[in-house]
Amino acid sequence: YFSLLQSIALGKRRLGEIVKATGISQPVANKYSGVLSDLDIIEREIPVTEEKPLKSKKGLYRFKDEFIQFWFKFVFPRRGQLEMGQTDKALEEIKAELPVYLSFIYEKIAAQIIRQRADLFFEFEKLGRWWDKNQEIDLVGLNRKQNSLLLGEVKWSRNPVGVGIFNELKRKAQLVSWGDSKTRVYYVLFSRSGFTPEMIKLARYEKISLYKGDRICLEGR
DNA sequence: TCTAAATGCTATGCACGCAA
DNA sequence: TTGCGTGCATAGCATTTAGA
Repeated sequence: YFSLLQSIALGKRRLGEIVKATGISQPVANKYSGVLSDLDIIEREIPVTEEKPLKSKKGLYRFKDEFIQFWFKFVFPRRGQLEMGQTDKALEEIKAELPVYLSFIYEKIAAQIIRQRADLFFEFEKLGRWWDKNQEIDLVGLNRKQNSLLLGEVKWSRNPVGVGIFNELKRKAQLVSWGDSKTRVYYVLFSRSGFTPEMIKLARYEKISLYKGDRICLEGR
């Protein structure tokens, strides 16, 4: 169980990758991941557009419990270091890796914010992420009855988000085979460091919702 | 020493994607 | 459309481990 959790913490999220990294057999890895899911320690994430989530081959395992994730990602690999009292060195290393870790946490927070403020968009049947082999979209919400789709990008960067990120999101949106020509599409951008003036101007024109940190700075309606 | 739980293996089946 | 490879889930059984 430890090696499985550690491999997920190191970014091995597909069952096949976990099997390769840990050396445990695939049925065992599957069984363990089921147990850990039942315990609410990890969860299997599926692209929101998947019609049959239980049968999906695109599932990715991730930690559900952030505290355990932090421990396996940062503390467990440095047990020796910490036991020898090299806490400053360990802290420096952890600080260096923290931005990548926080970007995942920020994605989760962004999803929570969107869920809480569904009144600004539509009632979500599903809200999560979407990905295929090479592309991913951080936030995807949908409602079949209302024929509505929400697409969002979440950026934990020191630089303000510019028009390029939005254009890239629009390009990836073409790859999400969901809805039809009448589908109402909502765009949302989350940024730690705000947005460029060009992006704010475009957001006003195209009715894109913008969030700086956890606060809305432009309502896209 | 016995028993139950945990762990690990093989075999098998299903669904999906892709190429012919 | 079909066949094949890949990824995943499950069943069933054997072995190991821990506790009484």
